[in-house]
Formats: sequence, C-alpha cells, structure tokens
Amino acid sequence: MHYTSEQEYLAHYQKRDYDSPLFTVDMAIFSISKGQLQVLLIQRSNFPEKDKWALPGGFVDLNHDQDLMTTAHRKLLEKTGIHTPYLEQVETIGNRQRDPRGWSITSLYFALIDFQKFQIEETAQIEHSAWFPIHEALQLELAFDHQKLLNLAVDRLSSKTRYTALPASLMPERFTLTELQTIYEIILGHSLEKKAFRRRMQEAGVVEETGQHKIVGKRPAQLFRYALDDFNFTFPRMLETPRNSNEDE
Amino acid sequence: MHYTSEQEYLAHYQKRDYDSPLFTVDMAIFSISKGQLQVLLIQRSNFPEKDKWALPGGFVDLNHDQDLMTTAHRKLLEKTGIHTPYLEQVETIGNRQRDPRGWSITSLYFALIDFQKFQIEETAQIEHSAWFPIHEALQLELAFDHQKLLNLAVDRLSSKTRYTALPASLMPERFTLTELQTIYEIILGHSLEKKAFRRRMQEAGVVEETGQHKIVGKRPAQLFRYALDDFNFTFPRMLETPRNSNEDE
DNA sequence: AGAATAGTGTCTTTAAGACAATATGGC
DNA sequence: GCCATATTGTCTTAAAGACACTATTCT
Repeated sequence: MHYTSEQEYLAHYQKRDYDSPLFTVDMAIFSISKGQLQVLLIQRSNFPEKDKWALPGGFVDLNHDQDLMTTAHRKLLEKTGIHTPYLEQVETIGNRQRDPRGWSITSLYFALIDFQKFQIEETAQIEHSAWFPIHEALQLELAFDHQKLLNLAVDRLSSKTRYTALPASLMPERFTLTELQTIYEIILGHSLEKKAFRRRMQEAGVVEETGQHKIVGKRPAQLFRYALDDFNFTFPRMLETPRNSNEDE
Repeated sequence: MHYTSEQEYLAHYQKRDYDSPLFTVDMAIFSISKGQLQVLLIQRSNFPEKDKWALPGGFVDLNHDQDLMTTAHRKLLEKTGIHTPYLEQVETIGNRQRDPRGWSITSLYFALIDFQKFQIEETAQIEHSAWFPIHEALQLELAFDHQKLLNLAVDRLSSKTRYTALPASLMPERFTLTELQTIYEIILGHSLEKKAFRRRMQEAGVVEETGQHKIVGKRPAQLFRYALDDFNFTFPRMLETPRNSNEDE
C-alpha cells in the first residue's frame, strides 16, 4: 500500500506492525542510613525470577504516563511513598538474554532520597521490600541482570560524586557541612580533607548559611542549605583520593 | 492462572500480553570536515514525517541484533559503510508526543567517525543522506523531536571534550598534536593554549610518539598515536575557556 | 580543666593558562 | 635569510591537599 499524505498513513497505521521488544523501567533507589549507602530492593512475587530480590521496576503505563521520567517517578512513589527527589537516567540496556521471555529493554534510573523523610509504602504492597547496604545487595544473586544494573548505578553515583554537588540531594532542607561531608565520604568510600571540602562547597556557592545552628552535643554547627536550583552543578576539578593512603585493597 | 514453576510460566507466556511502546534507536553520526563539526542526516522517504531530514535510525531487529549496541552499529554500517568507531549511548527519550503513531521511545547514540575513512554507503540507499554542519542542521526543522536529540548529542560531545580524550577517536591512526588540538577547538568552539594542550595530552600518557614525522609544508611535525585502550580516559580537570576572551555572544 | 566537635590559617602541590622564546625546514 | 609552523621554557593562577591551630560548648 502506498500513501500520499500523512493523514492517510496514520489512519491506516496499526500498532504492532513491528515486533517490539519488552520495555521496562528499573530503579536503583539509594539512601543513606547507619553510615552506609543503602538500596531498596523488592522480592519478586511473580514469575519469572519469582522470590528473587530485584530492583523495583515495571512497564510504562501507556495510558497515564506522559514520559519515561513519569514512569520512573510513579515507580518511586509506589515503592517509597516519596514524590520529589533527584532522578537521573543511568543507561538503557537491551539484549536477548537478560530476560527469559526474550528480547527486552530496560531504562535504568537512580533516585537519591532523604532517609529521614522516608517510609516504605505498605499500601497495596504485595511484594516484600527492604533496604540493603550496597555490598550486601551485590552478593544477593539478584533477578535478571540486576546485579549489573546496580553496579552501573553505583558507579554513576560515585563518579558524579567526585565532580558534582549531587549528594546534596540526599540531605534534608538544612544540614551542617560535616553532615554533608560524611555523605560524600560514605559514597566515595574514603575520607576527605575537612578544610578542602568546606572551601570547595562554600567558594563555589553551592551551599549558603541559614544563620541557624544545630546543637548536637559539643560546639553548635552552622546549618546550611543548598543554594542552587538544580543538582547538576559541576566543579572545575575532581576530588582526589587522599594523597598518602594506598587506596583500599 | 497460577503458575508453580518458572518453566510452566514461560511455556504459557505470550509476547504482547502487555501493550508495548514503539522502540527505535537513533544515531547522531559526527565527523569533522572543512573545519566544522558535521552530522549525517537522512531525508525520510516514508511516512510519517516524509521528506523531512532526520537522524538515521530504526527498529531493533529482534532476530539478528544481539543487543542495542549491535542495533546502533548496524545502523551506522548501513548509513556510512563504517564499522568500528566510537559509539556511546546518550540518552533514552520516551513520551507520547514525539511520534504521531503514539507512545514511542528512542535510544540515542552518537558516533564519531574519521572523515578520511568515510564514504556514504550508496548500496540499497533509498533515502537521501547528506552531511550538514551542526548549526545548519539545527535550523532545518528536523523530523519528530530530532532537533532536541541532536542538541543532546552535541551537548554530550562538547561536555565530554572538556574532560576526556574522546575527540581522539575522530583521528586517523597517526596524527599530529596540532591536528588533534584543532579538532578539540572545533568541537569546543574556542581556541586552546598550545602549550597547555600538549602538556595535558602528553603528561597524562594519552598519546605517544611514533617516531615518524609528517611534512606538510613548514617544519615537520611529530606523528602521535592514541596510547590508551579505550576512549573513556578522564582528566583530573576541565579545560577552561580562555581567561581573557569574553566568550562568544 | 578536658574532651569533642566546629571551623580557620597557611603552606604545599597539581595541573592549567599566558606568553615569549627557540627549532626546523621550505623557499 | 625569511616565513611559517612545531616545540619548549617558565612564570602565573586556580583550586585541591596537608596539617596544625583556634573556637565553642558540654560535662
């Protein structure tokens, strides 16, 4: 059949003229608690890969989702009850082997959420979900290729931590610089120089003083807030690993 | 129906249980010629968006493509006859508006190819294709959301040029440092300091001398080759824009 | 006063920018 | 020798690391 106008073409067009692979969105939802980077996993209640732990994810809702980001936000909301944190697309993986049902594609997103705000959404929660420290999660024999996906997300997070202000999105509204530095250190897996860290954050204008203080135990600490619109601020240099320490291994 | 084993589940599983969006791979194929960054566009011979210029792209071949990267390589080969350049996934865009046929998703890749090696593949070439300088391409009213896609690819390329050795993948086997610097300058849109550029490349061990020289006209220049395995080397600092120049605007 | 945590002073180091000076080969 | 292009010397600058020192509050 030969069409002579776009209208005519679209009138005759049927979805499913082309065989289309399965498409899903998967989420690596990160938070920090107990001094460790944690990831939220769900235990699958259905085949395939029933009973295995997996990254939360699912299909696009063609009727309700405006775009992929919406799908990711919806998944996040379903699993955590949280609505507005930082979401970033990591990578899209597609091949014939990753799912026993055949050719399938997933777009992987990661989310960074403030642990204090958070509570697992129990409503209509068929599947178990739980937080795992990253290194435990990676030893869990996850469903599908989710170990690889989780590694991709962790790598992206730690690499961006070296040159952006992204970890600030894990913080509550107000926070002390020591708290922020601790978050950086947890993600990076090594310590940072206090003076250098504070200078970097303040001189770049990434954080600003609120005037308020937080008394925890000893000397009260100044409370700061994030001073920029988005979390994609890039520093002109990478953070280094401490110059003496022979790296962990 | 309730299944009790993965085998049983898979035996009854049918594709198309879920409505799945259209999925394509689109390519921003870059090269450098005549002192400008160029992109390869094709003129669509079919509906929708017939006759408009577009990024080359198409559906996954579920029977032959191993994974998405293979699909991208295949598209590149079909359009250019070239087989092994640098390919990188930029982003995956999916929403309801971008294609008149409904919800659709595209994974955008970019390729960097050595213009000297290249010739447009005329074999079985139904669609016209042509190279355009980026700024011309962006004024062309491209099909679908391809202007947005092209912008994403260009942004990724220039941002990675600021802190990686990626542009080296645009070079032939052997090249002079002046040639490489020129490529950087074209992509970035501003000049770079000669000494600083050479120091950066050589001290990081990104390039190595071949011992050979190239006599163009005046003093012969040393020929270098790329010294690393992959093109993802990251420098510890960003290139700056020249400190005096008040930027272009 | 002593402990603990917050915050600063300041010297060193790394790698980039600026710019002038030198080197080489064609004509 | 003159010109153009390649290549190097070396001073300055930006921003990070190291590390010691001061400040504030609690007990």
